[in-house]
Amino acid sequence: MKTRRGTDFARIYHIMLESYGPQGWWPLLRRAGQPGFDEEGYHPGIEPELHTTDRFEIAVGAVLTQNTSWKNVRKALRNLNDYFRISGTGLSPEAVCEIGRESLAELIKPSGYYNQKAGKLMILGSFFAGLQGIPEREELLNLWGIGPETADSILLYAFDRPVFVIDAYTRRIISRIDGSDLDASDRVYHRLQETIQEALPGDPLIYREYHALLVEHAKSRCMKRAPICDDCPVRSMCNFVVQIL
DNA sequence: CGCCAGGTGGGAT
DNA sequence: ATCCCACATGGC
Repeated sequence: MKTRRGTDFARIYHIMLESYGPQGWWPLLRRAGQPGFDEEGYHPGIEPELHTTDRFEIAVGAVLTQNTSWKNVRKALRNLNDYFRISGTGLSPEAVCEIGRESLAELIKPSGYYNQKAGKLMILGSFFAGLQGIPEREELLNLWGIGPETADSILLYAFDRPVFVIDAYTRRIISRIDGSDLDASDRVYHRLQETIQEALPGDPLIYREYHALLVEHAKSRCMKRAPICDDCPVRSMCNFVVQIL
């Protein structure tokens, strides 16, 4: 429940960066295969200049990945990009508004919750179609289907705002490291976000990398069915390791 | 097989 | 304020 003070978030970041290397988030499927981008759209080591279409693709991906694996989201994004490329418009807010909820649902089916998410994407498209400049966090939160994590992902990865994204992986890893029990409430979200933001410089590039590193650490090691604590880069700082010794 | 993934909103207590 | 549930596909 309570984050133990004293957990060294800056040190964890540096250790994970050293151990796993730059992650190249947020993946941009539309630019996959271009110089600096791998086949899945990751761009480790380079910070691409974002175009308007990239920002929208990131926002769409942020909605589609709600409680859903990126593997499934990638299929849905591929469908969207392919469909709108062939139709000539490319994936744009206007195109998403005009295609119709049914067709949209069909395209994003692999990402799950496709009826709900089709509705969310139409609202998102309508918002982006009228958007000028950078959205306020409150504006995003007022959209049906956008909660704190989705809003912060959009702000951080699409608009370079220095906000740290708290996701399920982050909560669970931090819970293990500092021996706390962080739930999914808005209050804990805010508290953990503030704590981490105070521990690190307000640099969007660092916040992006850190979040991506935590996800990598979770997927490859900490949140596997049987956690791999052998040779864990943060083993010496982790309360969970101590418990199972 | 069963479990769960880069959450959110709505409704009941 | 806090729980409980619906939403849904595909990978492991």
